Amino acid sequence: VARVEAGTRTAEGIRTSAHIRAVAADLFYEHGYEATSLRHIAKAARLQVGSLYNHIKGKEDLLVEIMVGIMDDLLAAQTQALEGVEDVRERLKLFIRTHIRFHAERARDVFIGNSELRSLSRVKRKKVVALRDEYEQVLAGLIEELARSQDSDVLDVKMQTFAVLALGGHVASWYSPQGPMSLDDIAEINTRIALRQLGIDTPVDAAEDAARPTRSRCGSRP
Amino acid sequence: VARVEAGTRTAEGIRTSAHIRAVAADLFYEHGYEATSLRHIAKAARLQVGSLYNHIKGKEDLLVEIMVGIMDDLLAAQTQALEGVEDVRERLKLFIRTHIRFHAERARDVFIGNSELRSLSRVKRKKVVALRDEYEQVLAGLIEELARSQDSDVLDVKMQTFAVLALGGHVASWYSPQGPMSLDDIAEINTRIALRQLGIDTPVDAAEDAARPTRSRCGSRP
Amino acid sequence: VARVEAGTRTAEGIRTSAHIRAVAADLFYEHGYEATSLRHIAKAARLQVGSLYNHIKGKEDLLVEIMVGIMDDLLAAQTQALEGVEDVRERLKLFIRTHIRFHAERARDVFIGNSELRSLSRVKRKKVVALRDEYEQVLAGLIEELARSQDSDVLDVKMQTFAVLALGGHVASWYSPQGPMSLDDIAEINTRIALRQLGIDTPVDAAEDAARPTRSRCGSRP
Amino acid sequence: VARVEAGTRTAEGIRTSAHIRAVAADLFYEHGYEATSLRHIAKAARLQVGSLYNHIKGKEDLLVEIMVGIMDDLLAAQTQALEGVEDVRERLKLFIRTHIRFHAERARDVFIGNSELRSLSRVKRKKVVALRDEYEQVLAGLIEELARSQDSDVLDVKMQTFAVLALGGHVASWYSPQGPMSLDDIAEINTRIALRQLGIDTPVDAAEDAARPTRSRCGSRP
DNA sequence: CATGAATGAGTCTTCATTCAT
DNA sequence: AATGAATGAAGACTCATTCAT
Repeated sequence: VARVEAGTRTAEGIRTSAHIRAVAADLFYEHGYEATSLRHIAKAARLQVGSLYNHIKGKEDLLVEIMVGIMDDLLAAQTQALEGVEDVRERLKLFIRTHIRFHAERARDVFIGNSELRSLSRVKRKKVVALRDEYEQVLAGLIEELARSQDSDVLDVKMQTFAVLALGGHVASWYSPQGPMSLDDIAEINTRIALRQLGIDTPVDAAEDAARPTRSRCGSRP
Repeated sequence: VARVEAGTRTAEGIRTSAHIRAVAADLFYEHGYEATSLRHIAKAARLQVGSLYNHIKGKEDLLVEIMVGIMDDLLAAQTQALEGVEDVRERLKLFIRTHIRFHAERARDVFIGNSELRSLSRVKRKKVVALRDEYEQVLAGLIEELARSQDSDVLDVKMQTFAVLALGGHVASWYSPQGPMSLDDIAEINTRIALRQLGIDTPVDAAEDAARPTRSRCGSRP
Repeated sequence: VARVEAGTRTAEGIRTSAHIRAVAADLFYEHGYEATSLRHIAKAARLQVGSLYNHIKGKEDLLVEIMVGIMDDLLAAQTQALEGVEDVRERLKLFIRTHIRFHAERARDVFIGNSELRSLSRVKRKKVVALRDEYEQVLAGLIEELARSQDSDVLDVKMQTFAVLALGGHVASWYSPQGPMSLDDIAEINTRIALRQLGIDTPVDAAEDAARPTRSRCGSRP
Repeated sequence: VARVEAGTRTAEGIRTSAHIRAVAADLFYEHGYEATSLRHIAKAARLQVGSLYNHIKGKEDLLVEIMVGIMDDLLAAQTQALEGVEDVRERLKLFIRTHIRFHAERARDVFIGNSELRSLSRVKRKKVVALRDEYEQVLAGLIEELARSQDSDVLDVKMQTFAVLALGGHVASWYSPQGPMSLDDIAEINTRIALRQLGIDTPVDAAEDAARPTRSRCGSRP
């Protein structure tokens, strides 16, 4: 029989590891990293505290893994969304829409990523921040390209890059699948809000009709 | 008989209390509420840990006082800013500008107010949230009024109220007095960004020239 | 004007000191010496903690004063009760009756005296114990005298001395002025119980009729 | 699925738990519950303070466990002692003798049980008091039965029940195995003292001769 | 892998006492 | 006398981590 090296290799083990990360993300989201103890996590994972250490290197490690996972997924989503599209305005629209959708769908993880950076030690924080910068550069590049194009009305590349990115976190902060507005509609409205900031006011596709109410239909804030 | 609660009465004592709150806000901002121990606070305030309790009821109390203080100041600033102005569009512009300026100038406190709500117990959180709702209602009222006015182009009252509010927190997240752009310019640009979202695109006053660069001059994110 | 020495001399001051002792005794009785903080005492006395030190030397001092006060009063009560009586059996009856009555009437103080001896430091404990021994010797002397008299039926002087003394603490532990049985009746019954132990079974005086029920009428235990 | 609470399962662990309880009982007896810190207990148990929490839920829990343990044992001892005996007077004698012996042999625990009830919170106190009431009812039932029987001379059921129970605590307060009188003799004398109170004066069994000295041979009070 | 147990540093809070005002 | 403030030690309890079984 092949000797199983230290670490998580068996199917069961991988499942347990993923379960721990999922449970930890829930708790980090709800109470914050500092306020969440390994005891909480262990109890939620139906394990003893000591057993956690068969799957993680430590508490901080858990946080890093969650954060890196988010950024990997987000970058992959954008790469896939923009694939094959050339026009800047179209690329921007797609990027923003993907950005909004991702932030709504993975609100929990996104929130952790935004709020718990400071809980990481210098070294580990750098690692995560690098991924975020990489993502930011993609958007900044698009806006810069837009600014250089004809008929554009960009005010400030960096500041507006920030503003668009912030919109994602903002939507994440109140979106709920149980809310009265569909994810599609939310994505469209907010994409349009973002594009407006950038001086682009294209009526957006099919969602047009649904996206014009004056009274709000978005979920209530928690 | 004047029933005097144990507390702070001497001039010296009042100064110490304020000092403790200031020092605590610094630490809460930098490391977060949970990660900040009373030891840290006491050391920063050049006091013994036990001495803190001559001025505060407990750690949570400190956080509440800071949060309530922010909202009190913010509400007061808006009341003063809008005083005597009647036109909706003008009121909106003033509100947003004040909102942005306040969030930039008191970034530290604003950040605490946004990120540490969850660290409060139910009862105390309610108290603070009530103040925030009150503030939100003022803006929502203005946007609603705008929506009802002629030539307006409001997409969704609630969602756009959120979006404007979020812009404040966003500016607060990167603004630095040492940054290359003046607070005035930042306020003007972002006010314009916010108004654009609402369908109002008035060239803004005197800051016009300064506010048109394409390359960013805002401070780098921390 | 005569210069007032350090310590409590003024009428107001003496009243405050007595008030503090009374309030402290209440709290020591209810929660125990260790569980009672000077903060509790100060609040109950409507004073600030620091102000207590104008009247007491410290927390332990408060306890000693209460304890010594009890023993002084108890010894004085017995001296007065036995004054002029010669017959041993009569003296015993009077002593026991006084013992019981005192323990019922001053149950609170008696309880403190019995239960908080261990809270005193060696030196102060000795001081209080000496007073208690003195009291015990009076009773032991009476029982010894009884043992030497004709027709007596004493089993063991020391042990029965203890037993009689214990009866006092015991009555103190449940007596309540609001209880259904009068203090007179309680004193008579328990005096008779005590005398019986010593082999003396004299029908006791006037209270005779009241003292013969089979169903209890004593107060319920707390 | 067997839901296993965190707790003690290994043989080693059970021994440690018992050791902690024993050590705690010693300290509670000597210094009182409030005056005994977990530091003391941990040091006496040769453990770190934190390690205690692998075996107890908290300090109060320790006290409750000790108290419940005593009452369980006492009730069991009486059940066994009275088993198969029918005559009231005989049952009373056995009950009282068992009561006295138990209180002498387990003086330490009994003292804790009597003096630290007030240190418990409402809920936990109720739990313990219920056990004590159950025990008291057994004795009260016997005395009541005695009162209804012929040639009996009971003065007051409730009061005399108390008096007998108090005798146990009293013996516990001075008994020492190193004292000059054997436990058997002490039990016999005090059983007789108690029975006398109830109007029963049977010369008691074999211990008769040993039990008739006039000068005390019991241990000195601490 | 899972677990119970141990560790030692850490948490917030309360304590009795002192002292300038 | 009274008070607000400071102090330093101690209180019970929780923490992340380690390790033998």
